[in-house]
Amino acid sequence: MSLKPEDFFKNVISHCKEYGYIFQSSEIYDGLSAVYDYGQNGAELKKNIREYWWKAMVQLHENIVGIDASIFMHPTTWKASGHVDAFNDPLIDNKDSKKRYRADVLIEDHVAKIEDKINKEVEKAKKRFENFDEAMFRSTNARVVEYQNKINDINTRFKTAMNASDLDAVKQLILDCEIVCPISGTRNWTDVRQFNLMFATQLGSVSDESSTIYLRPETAQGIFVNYSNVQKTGRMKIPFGIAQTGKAFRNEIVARQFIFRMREFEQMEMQFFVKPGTEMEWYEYWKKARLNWHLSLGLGETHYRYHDHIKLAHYANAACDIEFEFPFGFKELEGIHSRTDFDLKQHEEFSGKKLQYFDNEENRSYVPYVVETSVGLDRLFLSIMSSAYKEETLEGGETRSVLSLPPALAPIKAGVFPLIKRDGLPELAEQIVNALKLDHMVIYDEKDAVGKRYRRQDAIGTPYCITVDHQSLEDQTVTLRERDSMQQERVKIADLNRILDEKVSLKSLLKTLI
RNA sequence: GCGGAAGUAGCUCAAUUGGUAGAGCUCUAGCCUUCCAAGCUAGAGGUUGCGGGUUCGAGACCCGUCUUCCGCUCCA
Repeated sequence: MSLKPEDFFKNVISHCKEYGYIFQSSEIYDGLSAVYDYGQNGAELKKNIREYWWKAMVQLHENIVGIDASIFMHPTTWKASGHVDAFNDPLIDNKDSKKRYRADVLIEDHVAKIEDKINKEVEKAKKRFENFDEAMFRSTNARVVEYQNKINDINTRFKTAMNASDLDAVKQLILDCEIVCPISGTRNWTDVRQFNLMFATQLGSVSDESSTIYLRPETAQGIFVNYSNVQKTGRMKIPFGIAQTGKAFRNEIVARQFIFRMREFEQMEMQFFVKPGTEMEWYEYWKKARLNWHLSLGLGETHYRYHDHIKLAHYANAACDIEFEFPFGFKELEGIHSRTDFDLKQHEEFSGKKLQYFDNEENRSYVPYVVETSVGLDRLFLSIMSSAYKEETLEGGETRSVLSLPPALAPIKAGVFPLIKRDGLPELAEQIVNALKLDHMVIYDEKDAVGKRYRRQDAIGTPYCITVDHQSLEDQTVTLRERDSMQQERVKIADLNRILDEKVSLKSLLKTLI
């Protein structure tokens, strides 16, 4: 394939639209930025991916159960989780350089510069005096004390302003500090604006402060708030997991790269509750288990890599991503985080309810630690789509576009064709469709030459085509044509259901995990 | 959100630089056809992204707006 990566990616996007996988949302109204709809084939593929994940998690693990929590949650949830604070970035633009900055980062950088000055004073003094008492110097040197007071003052003002959501005060602070834009060097700033990454809406008909609720920015909290319910009613014993798939919403500043970063997206998450102190074992276990799951799709081992986080989020004591090589480079596909007891402890504090586990072996209660696996369903969809899509050049110079989807995930498992549209062949083909459709997604097609019908199925990733010819009427056999190799074999009609079961059912994929 | 580029049929693209919006593929109906995008006939599909303006006349020029792509910025 001699295409440049960005051209290849464009072709993937076009293919998704042309064959009913993904449409832009509200396209007839010019679309909505970074929101997409799944079409007739996309919905099937997405559903199959979700089902494979769910079965691999819930059905294959006795100690993992699934739930389906609401998108709306009590507003305090997001205070406890840290999202109200962490997701509220105050932003400011420099009118000359047209660059945008986070106001808090500008102020932090400014504070860091003053700290540098202090450190320089300390270094100088160190060289000058023997028996240097650093603590004493820091608390008595006039210049250092002045700097330190300045820092304290800035930090206090910033904290007060942020707690009061007083954005004008934040701007005033930036002006008072005489902070300049690193690019333009000017102090020509816009007002500070809050950019909340959570979507807010009103619950009930009266809109006041207390009725503001958010669309969840992650699904994990739905699991944490139900921890006790599930643990008790499900008689779950640690270690155990709670799995969930569902939509989450983030008002991204820039959302791009097709369905890679959308404002509305679907997560598939599993929170695994473990005894404190054992979390690193389980973290390593799930790192391996999740990579294995991805590898089972057969997209190629070299497309995946781990990326361990060095800078950890406020809630984690270990974190890594499983990255996938998209047409635009290696990007996060799944996150595996050791979230400690941060979330449950926060919810204990904010709700006043105990979220603990009584360990019979140890005869004590504790707040469990959590190891999270969180994968983006849409990203998974894109990873599968972009590695399945191929433009092949066949012998004779003609090209065919084919989606080499993992057979078990393909929207349509088999196309059933009469070789020609008469002599009773359509009737027999219809009978075959009716016999197969209880177990498998199959379609019937009699339009155009059979070769063309094969190519149509190739383009949407149908792994098998079944063709009824005149011989079929005599000996009840048909040809079975495989998508990737284009090889055909003659099989008995009576064996079709079993063959499809072996080759295209989710069971065939799940078997590889055990 | 900033800067740059683009937007014409489902797809890929034309339209003499301001003068009748067209082709191929796809799609639909029919004919023909014994296994890899064959052929024939007929048909459908468009307020040229949207809204203004200039002009006798705008797909083309100007302004605004929406969307997409590229680069910044952002991505707990």
